[in-house]
Amino acid sequence: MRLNNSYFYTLRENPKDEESTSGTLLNRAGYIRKSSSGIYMYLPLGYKVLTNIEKIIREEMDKTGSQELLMPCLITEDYYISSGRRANFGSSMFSLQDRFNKTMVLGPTHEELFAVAAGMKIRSYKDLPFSLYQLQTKFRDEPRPRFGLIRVREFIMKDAYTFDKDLEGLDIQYGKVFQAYKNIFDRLGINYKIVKADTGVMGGLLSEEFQALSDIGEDTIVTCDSCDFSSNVEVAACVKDTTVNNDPLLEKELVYTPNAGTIEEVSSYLGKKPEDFVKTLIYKVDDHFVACLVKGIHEVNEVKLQKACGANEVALAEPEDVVKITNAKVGFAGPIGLDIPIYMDQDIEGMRNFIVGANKSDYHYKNVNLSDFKVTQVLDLRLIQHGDTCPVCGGKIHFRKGIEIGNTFKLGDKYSKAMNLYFQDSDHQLKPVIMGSYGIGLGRTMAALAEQSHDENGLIWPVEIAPYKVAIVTVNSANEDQVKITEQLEKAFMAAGIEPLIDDRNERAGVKFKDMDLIGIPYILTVGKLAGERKVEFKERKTGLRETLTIEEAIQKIID
RNA sequence: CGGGAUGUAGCACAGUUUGGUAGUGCACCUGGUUCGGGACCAGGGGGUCGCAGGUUCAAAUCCUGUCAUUCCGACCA
Repeated sequence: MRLNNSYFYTLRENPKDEESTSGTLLNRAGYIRKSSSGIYMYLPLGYKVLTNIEKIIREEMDKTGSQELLMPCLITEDYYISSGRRANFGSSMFSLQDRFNKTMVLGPTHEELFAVAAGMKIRSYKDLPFSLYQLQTKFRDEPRPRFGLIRVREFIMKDAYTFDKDLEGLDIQYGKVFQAYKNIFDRLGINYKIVKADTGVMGGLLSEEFQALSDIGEDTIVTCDSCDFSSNVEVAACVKDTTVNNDPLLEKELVYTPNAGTIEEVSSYLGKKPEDFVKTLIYKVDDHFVACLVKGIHEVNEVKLQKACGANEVALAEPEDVVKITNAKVGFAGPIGLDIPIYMDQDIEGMRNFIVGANKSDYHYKNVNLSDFKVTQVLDLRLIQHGDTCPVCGGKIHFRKGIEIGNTFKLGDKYSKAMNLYFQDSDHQLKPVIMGSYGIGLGRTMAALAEQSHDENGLIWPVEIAPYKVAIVTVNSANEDQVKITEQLEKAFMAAGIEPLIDDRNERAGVKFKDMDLIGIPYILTVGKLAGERKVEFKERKTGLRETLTIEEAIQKIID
């Protein structure tokens, strides 16, 4: 590939509408351009990287025995209505009418269609197991696209689906894909963690996420400093605080706390510490209200609450609702005399003589004890915190930020039942097919790599996915020796199956060096003033290491 | 969806407060000098100032609306 007379350009300044490092660098280096909010063009270099990532994914998926196919993007809404997910996706699904006024959607994910396709083949247990995958564009009308390729509205996903007759079969296929994912991300050179996660809208039995570690990650993942425990913060179990409090039980007492609605305000007003408080939060779960009690220093984990209630949707109640339920301003809710279900975090069980809101504006109760109110359920309800005890080994919990680049789900029979995907088992019974679903976001993966691998001069790609493994900078395209050696190098690399990027533009040397650094080609050969001696300069982008080599040495070094 | 910001040449921006000939840097074109880490000099081309109304003798500038982009929050397989 020669740059002279090619579609190649870089930007000298950062684009104003990109915030993240990866978004900025990928734009400046000419890999991608925004076409509209959350929608990107992949320019030639970007498309090369994307293709290289795809190649690795295909190789690893094919090894699991999965078969590639291609589904449409444009799908009739009916499938999502059948599965019950039309409502779940809501306005994040792009929707349009065809000429007969039938509603079509742009697929946000493809469980439904794959279930339909599977159903065309599956009759008996003898038709199972099998596995399918595709690389296809997905559409999600995100409320707030951001961070370049990381949260977008149109993106390419590798999605795979497995079909089995029972959970044992699912475990086997799940294990294969899981291993393939590890191979893929290892080969890509990404620094990642695998964490347990909430199944969310997907539903099912188990969800695990592949999280690329990055400060701009939108997910919080928890890890342990002494074992290999890792989890998405939303599902991390908390260890019950077993500290024994032997203070004598006191009688509850109403105290006047004017305008002190927050824990900080009340604690400074009463001269108490936040850990002496129990917070009462009113939540709306589906169509009714519940109260959640957690210690003053803790936060409610909404996923845990959702599971405890068996609810679809959980959100903090609106202030008007809180006023109606507690008969008090927001900030003075408490469990005493409240007649909605009360869910209490397990850590509160060890507390004595604590402080709660009085359900009366400007008042709290102090010296409250468990016997003063009734709870519906005591459970692990809080969000794990930095420094907490590891639920596995008792070590200390640390927080990190991650970009979700892959996700695996054991779906079970959720979609098969909804989409009427049954098979006849050897015992003559009709049973739902057991499904698994697995995704990798390609653009995200590319962006995560860019986030993890760059320096002040630009991108630094791992060899296997760089758009070109080697760049040849011909310093002066008018110099015969240099031109001759460039051609010789090109021929040698092509013969070895390595297409070099040749910068033969009529630019000053500095411009070419800067550009090659910016676009992150792993190895750069400079054909310049030593061309007469048949020598070139070799440079490794990652380390900055340079050495002068003969042409033969240079070729050998790159090919190896 | 709530709150804020921005929209002026291909890119990044100034000009808007206080209405009066459309500016700067980079990029681009011509000529010259230079030529291994984003060169220099001289000359030049390129803009319905996001869009639509309104006020005014006169609008990039003031008013109204609208669209787009973006940040914080809510939401998010």
